[in-house]
Amino acid sequence: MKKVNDTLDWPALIAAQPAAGLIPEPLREMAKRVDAEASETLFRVGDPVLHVYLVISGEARLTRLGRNGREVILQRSRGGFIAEASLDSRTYHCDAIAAEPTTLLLFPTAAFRVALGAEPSFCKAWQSQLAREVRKLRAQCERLSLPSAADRINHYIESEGTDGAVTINQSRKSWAAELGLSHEALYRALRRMQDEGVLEVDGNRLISKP
Amino acid sequence: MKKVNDTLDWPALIAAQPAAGLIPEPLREMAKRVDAEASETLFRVGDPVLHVYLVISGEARLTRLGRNGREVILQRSRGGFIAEASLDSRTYHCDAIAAEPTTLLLFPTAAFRVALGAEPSFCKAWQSQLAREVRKLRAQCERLSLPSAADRINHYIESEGTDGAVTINQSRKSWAAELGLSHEALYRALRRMQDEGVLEVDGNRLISKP
DNA sequence: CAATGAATATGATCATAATCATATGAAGAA
DNA sequence: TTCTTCATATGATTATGATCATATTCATTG
Repeated sequence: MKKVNDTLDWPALIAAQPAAGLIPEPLREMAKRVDAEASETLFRVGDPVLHVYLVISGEARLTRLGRNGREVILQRSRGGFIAEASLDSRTYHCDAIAAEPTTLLLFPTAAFRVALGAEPSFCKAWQSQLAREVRKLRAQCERLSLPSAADRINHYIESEGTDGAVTINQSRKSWAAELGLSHEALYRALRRMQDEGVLEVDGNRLISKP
Repeated sequence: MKKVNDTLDWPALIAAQPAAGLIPEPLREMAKRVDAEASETLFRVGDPVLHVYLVISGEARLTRLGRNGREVILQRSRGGFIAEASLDSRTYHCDAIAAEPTTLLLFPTAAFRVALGAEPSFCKAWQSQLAREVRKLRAQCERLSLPSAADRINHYIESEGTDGAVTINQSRKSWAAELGLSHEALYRALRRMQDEGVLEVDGNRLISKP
C-alpha cells in the first residue's frame, strides 16, 4: 500500500470521484493518497478504525469469511466512500482488499469525526450524501429483484434517467454487473429490445420507446 | 388517510419499529399517527415535501410511472423511514402509496430539519442510522447479484447473522421477497440444503454447516 | 365450534439467464 | 507497424428459478 506524497490535485480528484468534493479544507490537508496493488489488503476484521477510505479508481471489496470457508462479498466499490458505518465503530467487522490496482484517499478517522461535529455544512453534506446513497441502493435492490433482463434495463432507465432516457457512463461489462446480469445476457437483451422496437440505443444513450 | 388523535404510545411504537427511537422529545410531540388504506396515496410527484414518513406496520411503496406506462418500484418498505433524501428537496420525485393497510408516523419536515440542526445527538443518530442502512443495502445488493438461491441464503446467514447462524424475524414469504426469490424457490432451496447437510433449520433459526 | 383465508410446502412444466465457445473490433504496448 | 489485450458481440447448451397447480397446516373470525 504505497503512500503517494505528491501534493494532491483536488479538482482532478473531484472530477474522478465527485464524493471527494464533500471534504472540507482542513480535512483535505490531512488526506493521504494511497495506491494499492491487486489483492492487497486495506484492513482486516478486528483492526482499529484509523481511516475513512474513499475509492478514487480501481475496485475495493469488503468481504467476510463464512463458516463454510467461502468468502462473502459485502460490497464492491469502483468509486466513493466505503464502510461509512465504521465511523460508529472502534474496529472493523469485515475485511477490505483491492480487487485490482486501486487508488484511494485516506482521512484520519478522529479528524473526520471532529470535522463532522464542528462544521455544520460538512455534517449536512455528509448526511445528504448518505441519503442519496440510500435512495440509489434501494432502487438498485428493487431492480435486482426483477427476474428478467429487459425489466431491469427498463427499471434502470426510469430510475436513473429522466423522461425515459439515460446515459450509461460506464462500460457494458460493469453495467451488467450493476444490473446483476452476465454481460452476455445484457448484450442479448439490448439486441432483443432493439429488434422489438421498445428501446433505442445511441452509443451510451438509451431511450425507452412507448 | 385517517389521522389518529390518540396520544402516542412511544415505547410500543419503538418496539414495533426501532427507528422511531431516534426521534427526540420535541419532535415526538409533533408526530401524527396516520392509518392508510390499501392503495391509498401518501404523496405524488411534484407535491411539496411537508412531512417525514416513518412506516410502523403494513407496506408503503415509492413508485414512478415509466415512459412505457409501466410502474417502476423504487422502494418497498415494511418498516422504517422512507424517502429520507426528500429532506434535501422541496418537492417529491416519486409517488408513494400504501400497498396494504398501513400505519405511519408523520413528522413536519421543517421541524425535522430544525431538530437535525439544533440537536447534535439527533444529528449523529440520524447519520448513524443512514450509514447502517447503506451498509445493509449494499450487502443486499451483493446478495441479489448472486445467481443461485443457495448462495443467497448463505450470504444472508453470513452478512446478517453471527458465527454462521441467523434468526429470521419475518415470514418465509417476505424473506423470499428480500432475497429476490419466489417463495417456492426459497422453500425448495431450504429443503435441498438440509438434505445436503449444509444447513440446519430450527424454526426461525438457520445454522450454516461447514 | 366451523369456516375462511393466509402461510407453508412440494410437484410439473417452461422460460430464461448462466456458462462455455468463438469471433470481431478497438486501444495500447513493443 | 505488429502484437497483445480487453471490450463487444453472438451462438449452443445447460442449469435453475418462475409459474401454475395442489395440499396441508395454522390462525383468525364469525
